[in-house]
Amino acid sequence: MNHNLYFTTGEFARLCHVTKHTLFHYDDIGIFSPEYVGENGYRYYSIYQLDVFKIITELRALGMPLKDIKNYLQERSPQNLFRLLSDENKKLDETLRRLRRARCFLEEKYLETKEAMDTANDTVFCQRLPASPILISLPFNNMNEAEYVDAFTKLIGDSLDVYCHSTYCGIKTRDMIDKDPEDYAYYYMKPVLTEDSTVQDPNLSWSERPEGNYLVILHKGDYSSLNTAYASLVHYGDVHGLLLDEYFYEEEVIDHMAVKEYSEHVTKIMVRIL
Amino acid sequence: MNHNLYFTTGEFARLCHVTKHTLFHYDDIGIFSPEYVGENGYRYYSIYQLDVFKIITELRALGMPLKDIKNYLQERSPQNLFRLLSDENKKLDETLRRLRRARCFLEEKYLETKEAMDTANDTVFCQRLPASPILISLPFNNMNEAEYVDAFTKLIGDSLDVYCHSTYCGIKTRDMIDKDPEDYAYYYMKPVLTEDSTVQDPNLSWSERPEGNYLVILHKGDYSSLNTAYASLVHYGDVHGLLLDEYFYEEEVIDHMAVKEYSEHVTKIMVRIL
DNA sequence: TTGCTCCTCACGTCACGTGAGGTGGC
DNA sequence: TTGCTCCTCACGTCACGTGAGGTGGC
Repeated sequence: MNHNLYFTTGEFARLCHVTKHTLFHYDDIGIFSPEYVGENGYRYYSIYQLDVFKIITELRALGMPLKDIKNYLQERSPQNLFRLLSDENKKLDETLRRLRRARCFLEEKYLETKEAMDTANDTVFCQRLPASPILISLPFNNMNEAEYVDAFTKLIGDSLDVYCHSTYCGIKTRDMIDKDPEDYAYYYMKPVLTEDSTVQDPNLSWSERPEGNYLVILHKGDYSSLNTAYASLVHYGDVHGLLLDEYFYEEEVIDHMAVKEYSEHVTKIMVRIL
Repeated sequence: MNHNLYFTTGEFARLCHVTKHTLFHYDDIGIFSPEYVGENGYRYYSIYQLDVFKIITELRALGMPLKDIKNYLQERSPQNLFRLLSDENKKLDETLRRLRRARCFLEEKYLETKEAMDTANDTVFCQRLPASPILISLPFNNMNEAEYVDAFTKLIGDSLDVYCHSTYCGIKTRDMIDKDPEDYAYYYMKPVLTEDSTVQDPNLSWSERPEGNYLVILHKGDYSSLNTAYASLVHYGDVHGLLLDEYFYEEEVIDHMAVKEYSEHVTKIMVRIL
């Protein structure tokens, strides 16, 4: 045995930037064992084992379980390598897509929260908004509570197939505002938009908050206090002689993600100027 | 209690696309508990708890540990949300960079293996190669074995700071080929090249395999049989009156990642035509 | 001898998964 | 009563991490 070409567990671990216990563990499960074991039980790893260890590290970095790596190494062949590369590539694509959406979520959440923090509450202003696809529930008109719950849970179910923001948003029509402050025409959810925004699943109920100039108000408080904000919007429109769209869009911008109490929630209400 | 607005563990779990045990577990560790617990111990989750559960799911998808999520939810505020978003964004950038490199690794490995499978062994051919950055070891001339091992381990150490392919490559000069078939001028490693290839760390030993037309041979067999392949390359150059570069680059293209035995390895040897 | 390394249990961690065995509501 | 759901242990899994306690080599 040429001592220069062999490393103890500690030396080999340091070389590979892992702990000794990783090597013990790999030895235990039989995925990677030392080339030579001394009579005193000391493990000796050969310098030529480094490339195999590096392969394990690479496959781990791809997220492969050790058991799968072990199986692959036992059955390795160029054909199996092709299959492995192709399988991992597919998984990687999916992971990358998921993480890109996560980044868009973070970005949009940041902008939304920042606007809510930097803008005066309960003050009407005008804002140009781009068109925005939305997932909508069934219309709530003439529903009993069981049907309402079904419509709501269906929207939740749908939203799990798309990457959506965590808040539930609502649409009211103008006549609902006066009649019943708790009444909504629809609930909707906002999908997280990515650069590579894929085709919308046609089995889901898609709609759109149209592009345009909107009257906007940010209101701080729980649900029961929203009617004053709606009233402000309507009043502002009347005073300035603006023709407003039928639909009022309501979105929570400071929600349970940022605060615990409903009383601290900030809701953004938007209505398009026609 | 309005039964319509409450869900049992199973119902709520189905709504959220998780198992009941996830909800039990979240209740155990106190991160997410039912709004109401019956006298018989039955858990009842409110429809209004869905958004909080969705937030937990979102943070989990970002890779946050449950303990951190729990802490955040207890201390949540718009300020803390800003910090969380910015921290997670940084982590996400790093993860995305790592995964993009992983994809390039898969891609290059595929092309390399495919070429080795589709090309006749031990037949000299000409190939245009692009310039390729490489990480090189110290030169091996006049080193004793301990120094050689040090140079080798230093290259391994360096290669862990860069995302490299798993195989070790070697450079021989022309006169080494005749003198000692086991002798190399350097070892080197190939970094995985990405679109957003970052600046090379100047503390590492970088070199380049230059762009140009190369004489290439793919040889199947272990180290000891490589000399015949080198001889073929030299002979081909002589016969065709080609002026060859001083350095011969040797890379394993079918290595321990695809086969177990050294005898099945395929090595690509390249020498530039001047 | 000192200080460092090596070893083998053995239990902990993380986020659940997987039954086992018993109860409750329609 | 049947079939489905609910519950609570309790142990398993995955890839190690973390000591505890003892040995070995320079």
